[in-house]
Amino acid sequence: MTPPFTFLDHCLKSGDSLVGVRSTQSIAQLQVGAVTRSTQETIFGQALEETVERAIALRMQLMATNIRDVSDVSEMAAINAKAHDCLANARLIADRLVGQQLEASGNSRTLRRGLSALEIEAEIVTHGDSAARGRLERETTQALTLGGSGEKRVRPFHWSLEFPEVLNGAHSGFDAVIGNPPWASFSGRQAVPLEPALDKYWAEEFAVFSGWKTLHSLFVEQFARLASTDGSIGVLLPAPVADLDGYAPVRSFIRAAKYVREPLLYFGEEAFAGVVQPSCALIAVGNPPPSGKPDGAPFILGASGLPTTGPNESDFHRAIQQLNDRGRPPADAFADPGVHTGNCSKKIVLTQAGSVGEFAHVREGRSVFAYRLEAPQKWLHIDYQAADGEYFTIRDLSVYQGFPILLRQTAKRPIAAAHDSPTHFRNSVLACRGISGVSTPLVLAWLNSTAVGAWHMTKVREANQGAFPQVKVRHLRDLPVPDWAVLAESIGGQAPALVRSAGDQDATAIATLDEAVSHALGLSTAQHAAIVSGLAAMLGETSGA
DNA sequence: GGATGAAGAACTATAGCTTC
DNA sequence: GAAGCTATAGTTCTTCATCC
Repeated sequence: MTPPFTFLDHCLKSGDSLVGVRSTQSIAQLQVGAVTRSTQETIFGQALEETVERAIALRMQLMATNIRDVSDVSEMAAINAKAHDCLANARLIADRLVGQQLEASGNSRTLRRGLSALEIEAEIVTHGDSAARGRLERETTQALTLGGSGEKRVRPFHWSLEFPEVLNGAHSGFDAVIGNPPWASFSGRQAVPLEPALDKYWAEEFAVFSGWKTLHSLFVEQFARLASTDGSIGVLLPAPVADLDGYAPVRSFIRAAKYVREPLLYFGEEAFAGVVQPSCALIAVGNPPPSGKPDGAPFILGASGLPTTGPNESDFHRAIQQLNDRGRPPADAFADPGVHTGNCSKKIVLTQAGSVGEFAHVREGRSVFAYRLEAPQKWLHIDYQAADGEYFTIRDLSVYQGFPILLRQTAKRPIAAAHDSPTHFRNSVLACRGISGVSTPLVLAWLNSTAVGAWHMTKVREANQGAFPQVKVRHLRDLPVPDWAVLAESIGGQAPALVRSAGDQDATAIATLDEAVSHALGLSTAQHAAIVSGLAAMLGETSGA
């Protein structure tokens, strides 16, 4: 005979798990952040302490109950309801505390005033005044309704009241907290709207809400808070959490709270169907190491996702190591001066020149190919007058003409072409001022070289993701430079003709330029061959094609 | 041979933040 | 305040295969 289904109701809960009062002590003292109203034991505080103890006893009784038949399940449901109900007043007052905080929205004077009123109301409600309780419920509902719309009602989840037996006492906390939290950013292209009151609330309550503001960052901090001192956490996160600067507060927080197991498990871009963002697992256990202090340095990711390069793999890695030791280009060699269309893109970038106003050709990233620049396909309304609230940035033509080389921004590796017939370009194009004393064809050979491409794809994690791989200015400034004299000596005279042929997809010319750059970077013939096959593998191409 | 769908390749725009 | 830099649980376009 199949036994009755185990009673799990006391474990299953719902609510806004990132909004709530942190501890029963905070509720008893009406404490919000650093602001505390009740520093002495009040009737409300004493009553809360007693009801929490009663709830703990009931929930312990639940866990000790053996299920033999359906009547046991009914009895457990009654105990569970009793445990829940005895904390009803505490829950209401905790809800009101959160409401006060949302209403005050960072204004400490408003908050203090609200807490003074709540202190009185809490005492009256504790004495069993149903009218006062009704009044408090209405005020709370109103305070928790954001933006004046009933659809945006916050449902605080007070962990210490929902799991009193776990989160009260000297060694409180869960042994393990694991989860795949929702991933959402509150800024950037895929920004999810955020109510200003919640923005302020999370900024006050969470240390991690100071860098790149995301929902998943908040969960990392919440998981760490809910775990006991010896407890562990496991969180599925987007891989950029491991190394982007915006996530430094998250890394700093978790390193100070727990021992982070590195390398993090890396799952690449195919862990979830339909999700392009690469993912990883952050596992942190027990206490931080003795030297554990806030440190926002990148986490080490596990298998990088880079494919192996075959039998000449050691040549490949030695070559990359060698490129690490090369010099870097001048810091001002690269820039991102392109047209910022602001919020007027459809008005200032057109497929045809208009009949009224001044128009000029404008290039986009898609015009740039290795050694080849296509004629611009779009027109820029350069004397467009912005209306109220509109903005954009178009510089003087001379600024755009001052860059002899253009690079495609959306690409897995640097792709550069000479800026012939110079004109305006959008910020999907990056620009190079050239290198002092070096001819443009030699700089093009360097930027388009296999060695630079392989180095870039090895060093820049974003280069390996299918979702919006981008070459960034800081990446270009970090490229290893060849010995220009050696490069000039080997191909200097023929470079202009070779670059022209390379623009026509002449494989021999491309290979000649490529080998010369590797040589000038100090790579051996074997290392160059390894770089060629390695880059082909990383780009998913057939080696030697 | 045209319509439809699947798979793969190629690729942008803009808001927020930092620096000057 | 202007200029420069950076990030984005993706989107659009093209090609190829299959069906009718």
